[in-house]
Amino acid sequence: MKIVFMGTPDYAAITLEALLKTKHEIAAVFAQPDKPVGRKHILTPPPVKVLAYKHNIPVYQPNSLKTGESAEILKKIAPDALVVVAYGKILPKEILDIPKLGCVNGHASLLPKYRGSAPIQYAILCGETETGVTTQLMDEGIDTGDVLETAKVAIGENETAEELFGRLAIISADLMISTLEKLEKGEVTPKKQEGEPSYAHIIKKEMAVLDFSKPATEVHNAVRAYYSWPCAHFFLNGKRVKVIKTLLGGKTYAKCGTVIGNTDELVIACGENTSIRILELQLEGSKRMTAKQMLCGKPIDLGTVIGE
RNA sequence: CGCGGAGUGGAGCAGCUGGUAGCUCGUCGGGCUCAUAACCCGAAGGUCGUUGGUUCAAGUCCAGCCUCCGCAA
Repeated sequence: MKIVFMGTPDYAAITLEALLKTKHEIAAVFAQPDKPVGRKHILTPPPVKVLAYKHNIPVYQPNSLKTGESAEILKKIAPDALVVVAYGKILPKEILDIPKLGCVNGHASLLPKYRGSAPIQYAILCGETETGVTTQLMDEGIDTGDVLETAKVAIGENETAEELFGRLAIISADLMISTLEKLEKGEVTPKKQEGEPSYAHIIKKEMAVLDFSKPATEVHNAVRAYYSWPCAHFFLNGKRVKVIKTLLGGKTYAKCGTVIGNTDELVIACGENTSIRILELQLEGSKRMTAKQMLCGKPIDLGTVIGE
């Protein structure tokens, strides 16, 4: 069938790539406008656009879908379905109504949990041991549409958001293809979302500052959830120290934030008598390294309290 | 030309105001020990990113270039 794809980052590009291998016709692609990226502020096209270009698919990058222009374009194309994955823009009703079979969105959570823009990070942040992907028939709300199919995925104890992103992207792509096939044949019936909804609001950098007064589990979840962006961190002597990799440590009675291990690992006391083992980190201006390497060059005394 | 940090023995870092390099870890050898990843003694290993300049003399000052990284986006 004729499809218009909407998406922006790598996560979406994986679904697009999978779709390109099917018999469906990708008539057009919508992606966010190019953005200045990197130290030189070089205007960079999003991954979905790059992929579309490779396959000579027309790409549209409107700043807004609400001006009517995009609706005009879509009406001319007259797609059977719209596939939306991590696009980053809200589709107005005018557009939602265009495709015959509707607009199918791939969302990286088991809806209605973690509606919104950062479902993967929130699932980890909240210590979930299981999450998944959902295909839904979009309506005007944010991720409130009827569910078509779902796939569950277990979250590893030490898995980072980045790793989970990678896994879910593939699973999401497979699920989308399956859903489209069933939708085309009329083999799926949309179901209302069941359960208590929750929201995964956009992640902001300030959220990634570690709070060692919280239990180690929460600190560990934050480290995993915020990797690789914005990356959990704390400040030491006014310098930002990014925390890359941690493990839960043993029991301690030291005050929260106290350095209680400084040889092979940087061990810090957390709330409720727990501790966190920092295995890998990154200082401003240098590459990521193991805590051991860092401590060789920049020793931190036992008893130092982070955040003071 | 958005702001800033950095390139020094295998790794991570010192090296202030210029006179041929030091620390922690690692490696190798030896010792202690029932034993050890712990401790003690010793050893190896560096054209100090690159090019040019200033100087009697440069890791250390100046200029260009390459590479890496933080912020920002």
